[in-house]
Amino acid sequence: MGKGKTLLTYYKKLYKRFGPRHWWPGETPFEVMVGAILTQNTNWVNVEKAIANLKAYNVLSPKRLYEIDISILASLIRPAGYFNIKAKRLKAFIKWFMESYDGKIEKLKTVDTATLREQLLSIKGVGNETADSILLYALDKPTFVVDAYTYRVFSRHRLIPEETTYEEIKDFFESNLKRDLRMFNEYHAQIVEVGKTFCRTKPLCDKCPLKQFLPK
DNA sequence: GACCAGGCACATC
DNA sequence: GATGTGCATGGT
Repeated sequence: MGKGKTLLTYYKKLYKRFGPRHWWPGETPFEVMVGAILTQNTNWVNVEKAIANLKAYNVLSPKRLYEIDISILASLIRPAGYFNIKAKRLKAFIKWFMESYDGKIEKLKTVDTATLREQLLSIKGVGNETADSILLYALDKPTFVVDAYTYRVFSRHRLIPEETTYEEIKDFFESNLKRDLRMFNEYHAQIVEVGKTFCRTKPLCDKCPLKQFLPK
């Protein structure tokens, strides 16, 4: 079976098992971008608490976050963990967003994906996964998001080598699948779901929907 | 109490 | 280039 067909088979299997995941869980594109930074190496439940604080203090907007004192910001996002470093990262992101794009999503969307990705990566605190999450889930750019689960699931299935890089995994998906926004969005969410449920550090493969594809 | 979570930057060799 | 480390809360 070709790799493209294999990846599509996996996708269909996951979708059938888990159904649509409705990602990203954010009310607005801006909230999605903020969430992408807050969720770095952090459970989403904790991120929700931090976002709730930002809403409660009415500061979840580009302008308010641009103006807010960084120590106050840190205290509001405390539940998300790493709150000092994340406050700094959020500030760096917001500074770029405000000073280059007036804090306007529409302006961001007019820029081509590759250029935008480079700009995002140049911000201290925005790495590969955060950049791609923002591109895909906030800006509707068809780019494949790779994360720890993607690596864990697909290396366990021997579809990617154990020694690999973010870019190589991303390219594996993008060059073997049709560049489809809706599917890229859903596929990553499905991978997270199967990873969380069946492919943690201790593999729980016996009930995994992808069990039949596991190499012997 | 240990372990983990939808990373990232930076120090050191 | 590769390996190690700090960052931190809250759920299981």
